[in-house]
Parts: sequence; C-alpha cells; structure tokens
Amino acid sequence: MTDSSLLDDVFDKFISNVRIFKDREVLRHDYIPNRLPHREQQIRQLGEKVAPLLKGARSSNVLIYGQTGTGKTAVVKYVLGRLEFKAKEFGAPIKLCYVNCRLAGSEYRTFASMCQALGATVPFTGLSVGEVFDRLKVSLELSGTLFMVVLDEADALIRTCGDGLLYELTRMNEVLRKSKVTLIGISNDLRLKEFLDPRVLSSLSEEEMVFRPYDADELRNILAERADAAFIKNALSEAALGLCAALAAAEHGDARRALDLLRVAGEVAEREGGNVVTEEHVREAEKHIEHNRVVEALNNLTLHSKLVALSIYHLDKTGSRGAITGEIFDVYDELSGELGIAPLTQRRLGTLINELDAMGLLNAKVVSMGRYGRTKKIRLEIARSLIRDVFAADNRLGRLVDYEPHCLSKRSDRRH
DNA sequence: CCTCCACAGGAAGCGCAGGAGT
DNA sequence: ACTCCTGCGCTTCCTGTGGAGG
Repeated sequence: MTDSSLLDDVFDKFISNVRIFKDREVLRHDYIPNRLPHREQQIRQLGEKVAPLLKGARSSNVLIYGQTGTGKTAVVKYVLGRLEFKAKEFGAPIKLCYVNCRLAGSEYRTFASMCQALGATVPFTGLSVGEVFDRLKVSLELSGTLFMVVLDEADALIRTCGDGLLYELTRMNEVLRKSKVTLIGISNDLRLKEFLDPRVLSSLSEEEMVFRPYDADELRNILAERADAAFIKNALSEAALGLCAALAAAEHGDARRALDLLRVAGEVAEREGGNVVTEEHVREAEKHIEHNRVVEALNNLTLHSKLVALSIYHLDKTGSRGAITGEIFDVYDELSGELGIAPLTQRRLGTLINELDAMGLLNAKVVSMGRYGRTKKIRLEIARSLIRDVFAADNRLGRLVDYEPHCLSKRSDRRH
C-alpha cells in the first residue's frame, strides 16, 4: 500500500465513521450545558444573591468552596450568563469579569484582566501594580457600572501572592462614587480562610456556599444527560457509563474527570472502529489519560527538573526503598557535571523536588532518622519504564539514562 | 534526659528580561 | 538614553526540628 492510499484510508475511515459521536464538544469541561443536574439548589441560591444587581444595588460578596469538578465554575458561569442576559433586557449597568487566578498567575495580571474587561488597555508588563490598580479605579469610576468580578481558583493566587489584592478590592467600594464592585471568590481549598486576613475574610465571605462532591448516582445522571447529546443513539453501553461514574466517584466525585473518561473512551472506541463504547474502552481510556498526563508533564520539565527526576530514577534502581535529598543531590551534581552544566544549589533542588511532588510524579515525605538527621524520603510515583522511554528520546539526556553514577558505587552505607 | 545530625523551608536579595514614562 | 517598574529563577543565610544514640 502506498503512503497516500494509506492516508486516504485513515481519512475515509474517519469521515465515514460517524458511528460514535454526534457532538464531542459537549463532553469538554469548559462546555456549559443549559441544565446542570443536582445543582438546582446552588443555582437558585446564587441567583438570589446576585439578583439585587438588576435593580442597580450592589450584591453581597460570595465565597464558594468545593473540590475540583463539583460544578462551581459551571454554576457561576451559568448564573452570571443569565444575569447578563437579564441585565440587557432591563438596561441594568452590569459588567462581568471572569478571571482564573491560577492561569493569570500574578496580582498584576489579575488586575490587568479586570482592566481589560472594562475596556482599558494595559501592557502585559512594565507598570507597577499600584499603577494598574489606579487605572482600574479610574476606568471603573468613568464607566459607572456595577462591576462583578469572579476570581476563580482564588486560593492559588493567595498562596503565591498573599491577600493584598483581595484587600484592595474589598475596600474599593469605600472610595468609588459612581460604581460598585462585587466579588465572587471560588476556591478549591476549604482551608482558604486560614490564609486570609480577618478583615478580608469578613467582607469577602458575606455569603458562603459549599459545593459537595457528586456521588456515583449523581455523576451517572450528569453523564447520561451529556452523553445523550454527545453520542449517537446506542453508541454508549450502560455499563461503560456506569464505570465512568464509578471511577470518578472514587476520586472525590470529580465530574470533570468523569467527562474526560467518557470522551476519551469514545475516542478509543472510534479509533478501534467499534460502534459501541464498552467498559473495556473506559479502562483503556483511564490508562490513556494517565499515560498522557505523565509523558506531557515529564517532557515539559526544565532541564534541571529532568535531571532531578533522572537522579531519582538512578537511585531507585539500586533497590533501596526511597532516596533521600542528600543522595539525590550527589547524583544530580554528577549528572550535571557529565552534561557540562552548572548545578543548582541543594536549597533550590529541595524546591524542585517539592514541585515534582505536587505534580504527582513522585512522592516526598519528611522523615526523621534520629541520629542520622532529618530529611525527605522520595519515591517515584510513576513507572520506571515511562521515565526511561521519555528521557531516552531526549537528545541531551538520552545518554545519561544508562549512565552509572560513580557516587552510587562508593556510597557511604547509611543504615536505612 | 539531652545532643546533634542532615536536612526542611522561610526571608531577603540579586541579576535578568521585558516594558513604561520622560 | 535613562530610570523606574515587575516577575522569575536562583543563591545566600538563616532558624527550626524529630528522634536514635549517648
């Protein structure tokens, strides 16, 4: 078979293969459906809280808690979408601004997004935070609107930058004459309160809402509803749907995960040329998602983080259960020398290890070995073969995969 | 009981890139 | 051209600490 006829085959198969999906976009997690099952109560609650805006009054600030995939963002976007629609109808001067704080990354960029929502242009760097804040105030005062700001994943911002931004925002209404600001904070972390200044907390959480995780039955309903729009009739087996719901329920009831599983399972089935999604495909999808996540994470690491991961890989194969920071530094130091690059300090290495831990690539635990000090025990959390494959394909690190570090052979024999 | 190891992890500050105003 | 700002990655310096062995 020639190359072109092979490709034709792939494309033809794809085009003629409408046997699985009707509309796969429905399964993406940024898709907001026009019904959110099992969140009617929250929709109602939030609707009641923001309704005063329609009459030109400020609404209470709201703080929303809940783990990932519990529908927080979907509910907020849904309610505010309707609010905006109603506001147009009644001519209420409402402006909305949705900022994902984790993606924005800094105070500066969070303020900048808010300015942009008001139509003010802000360079993406170069100004002081105070200057951007002033511009925000000026454009707010000029526009004379009820400004509603949604700070999604606010906990991420607070952890890195503190609560200064929130403090400024909550105080802003005291200064503004013609405009009012309302805040909706969304947090994945239930302990957010502990990080907040009491003054910020009291004004931010005038109202609070907590989103409970979905249970397996609820997830099932959610999936069934979406699947109806996403798959063609009879292309999804009841068992496959149940398995997606069960797997996601086991993982703190994450609807986002359930939807991902369903979508990828559909894609697997499609690729295999099947016309019905089975449990088998869901299992396959589960592996797929995890595999892709890890490979992508490894490939996107910086050179130094890759070296750290590789060092742990080398220590791991010596059979000892859990490398410690000092050993990792020794191996890392040697590998860096081998590549001819300057090694980072041990302090910095500790931070990199914590980052890898947070990504779920490894597991780091602080342990005390008594007389032999206090350190971190680090184990790989992913398959060794995966690290091997990814780094062997890396043109700089490739030759270090089978390298035997000297410091391993003459390692001082510490008793566990 | 105290000591003392081998670190953890906070604080401060540095040099750099990218950009603004003047 | 100059000075100022920021975020980022990093180093330097530092204080804090759980528990085995004395």
